[in-house]
Order: sequence, then C-alpha cells, then structure tokens
Amino acid sequence: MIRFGEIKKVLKAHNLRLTDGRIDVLSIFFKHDNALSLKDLKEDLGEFDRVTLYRIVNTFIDHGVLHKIPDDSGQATYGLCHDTCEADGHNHDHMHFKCNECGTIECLDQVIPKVKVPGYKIEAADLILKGRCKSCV
Amino acid sequence: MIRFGEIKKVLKAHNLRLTDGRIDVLSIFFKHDNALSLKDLKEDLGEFDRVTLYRIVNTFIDHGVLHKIPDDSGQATYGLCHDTCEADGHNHDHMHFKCNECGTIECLDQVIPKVKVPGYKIEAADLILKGRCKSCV
DNA sequence: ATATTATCGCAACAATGTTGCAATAATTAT
DNA sequence: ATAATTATTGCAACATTGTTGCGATAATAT
Repeated sequence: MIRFGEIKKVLKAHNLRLTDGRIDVLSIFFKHDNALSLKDLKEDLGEFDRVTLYRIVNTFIDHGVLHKIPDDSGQATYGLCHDTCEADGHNHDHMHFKCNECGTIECLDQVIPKVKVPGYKIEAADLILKGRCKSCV
Repeated sequence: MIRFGEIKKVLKAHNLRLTDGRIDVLSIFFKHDNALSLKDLKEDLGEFDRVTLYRIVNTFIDHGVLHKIPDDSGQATYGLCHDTCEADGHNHDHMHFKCNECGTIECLDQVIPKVKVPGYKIEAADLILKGRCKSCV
C-alpha cells in the first residue's frame, strides 16, 4: 500500500507542485521495485498525455527524484533516487542490474568499485551488470 | 593512413561482403580512436542514405565488428570490437569513458573489475566512467 | 477569494527506428 | 570471363520517440 503522505513528502522535498500526473507517476515507482521505461509508465497509466509524461519524468530527473539508467536497447529506464539527490545534482554510486531473461532493470544497493585511469579525471560512474536476476536464475 | 587491406581483412573475417558503404564506415572508425554515434558517422559521410547507414551499423554489431555503448543522452555510440568478437557473441570486458567537457566517448583498455551480487548470475557488465578526458583535464 | 505562477494538454514538427521491395552490386560457380 | 546466385542498397513509407510553443487550467501564495 502506498501512502499519499509519502508521495507528498517527496514532491514537496524537491520543490514540486502536487499534481495528479506527478502523483500517479510517483505512485507507479513506489509500487514497483525495479526501474521503469517511459513505455512501462505509459502502459501503466493508460490514457495519459505523452508529452506530459515526458515532461514529468524530465522534471523528476532535474529535481533529483528520478535518475536515468542508460540501456543499449535505446529504451532508457528510470529509477527512484535516494535522499541524497537534489535539484543541483545527482549523487549515485550504486550499480544497476539488467536481466537478460525477463528484461527487468533494477537498482542494486552495492556501490560501484572505485577505479582509476591514469590521465583521466573521474567524476562519476555507471555500472550495469547483465545476467540473470534473482527471479530468473 | 588507413590501409585498405586492413579493412578488407576485418570484413572478410566477419563474413561480410566488401561494399563501398561498409568500407567507408569502417574507415571512419579506423581514422578515429573514439566511439562514434550515428550522427557522427552521418556527418563524416556527407551524402549517405540514412537507412543504409543504420543497417551497416546494425550488421556490424551482429557480426562482431562494432559494439554499442549505451549513453544516457539517448545517442548511443559505437566502438570497434577487438578480435575476440564474432557473430555468435560479443566478448567485451573493457570500460568506457565519457568526457563531460568535450562529450567524447572512448574505449579504455582497462578491464572492468569483477563484482559479485548474492542471488544474481552475472554474465557481463558495462562500465561507463564520466569526467574529464586526457585532452580536457 | 484572488493573484500569481507552474503545469497541462494539444498541435506541430524533428529526429530516429524500422520494414518491404525492386534495382543493383558482390560473390560463387561454370 | 561470364552467368547464376545471393546479399546489399536506395527509396518510399510508416512508427516511435524527442521536443517546443502556447493558451487553458490547476496549484500555491497573499
């Protein structure tokens, strides 16, 4: 069960107005514990304006509510941010996992190991593991 | 200087016919040492059929000549594969680097550190580092 | 309750992904 | 070297997704 108070808190914390669309989108993310693509969201929402959804997701990214997870399929997915993300910058250090079987992408708790590359200044990293998830092993 | 023999060898090795378009595309990859997007290629090629380019790149991926590097910009880039890639599967373990300054994406020689996640079967990994590249530090 | 300001919904266009198919080019067999 | 075979190209066409502008509408502040 998703509490409205939870949702409200998140939106307020990120300086976002409480609108129906945003509440619906955020609810969907709370309901799932995996990352979702725009397509997933659209399907879950049913009748919903494409552009509005696009803008809601982008606004969420800008305000540190969601983070974008790149995928070589071309279909990016989005995952909920942790408390550490704000409008002025994301702050992620966890890995992602993509299941080759069911296609699900999820955020893992594990932290990306720090690597060094001579001559380069590394500021952030994206690690996407691929294989079989818990449910598909 | 790019040798035609080099190009020919690669195409033949992957069971691909030697066509003008493929030679041109492959030349571009040999000429650069960073990954390239479809847009980059199109610009470099000048007059060139969009669909043909799209198919050439996809064919190259299918046959293990190029690999796709996901990027959260939505614009995927492509990099040359090493000898280990064949039509029946890619075999990469190197990291990628994206420069936040100049936008360039390159393949690094360094190998992605192996990680384990309890309950998951990991078969492959994509690591994209972000920061300042050698030229932009 | 009203003023202010952000968001929505729609139209519109751009860019990219994708398929079918006839024309053409590359390879193979003769 | 030529003909037969097979793969690739170029184009049209359509689907999907990204993106902007703008008036209507809804959310917050006064």
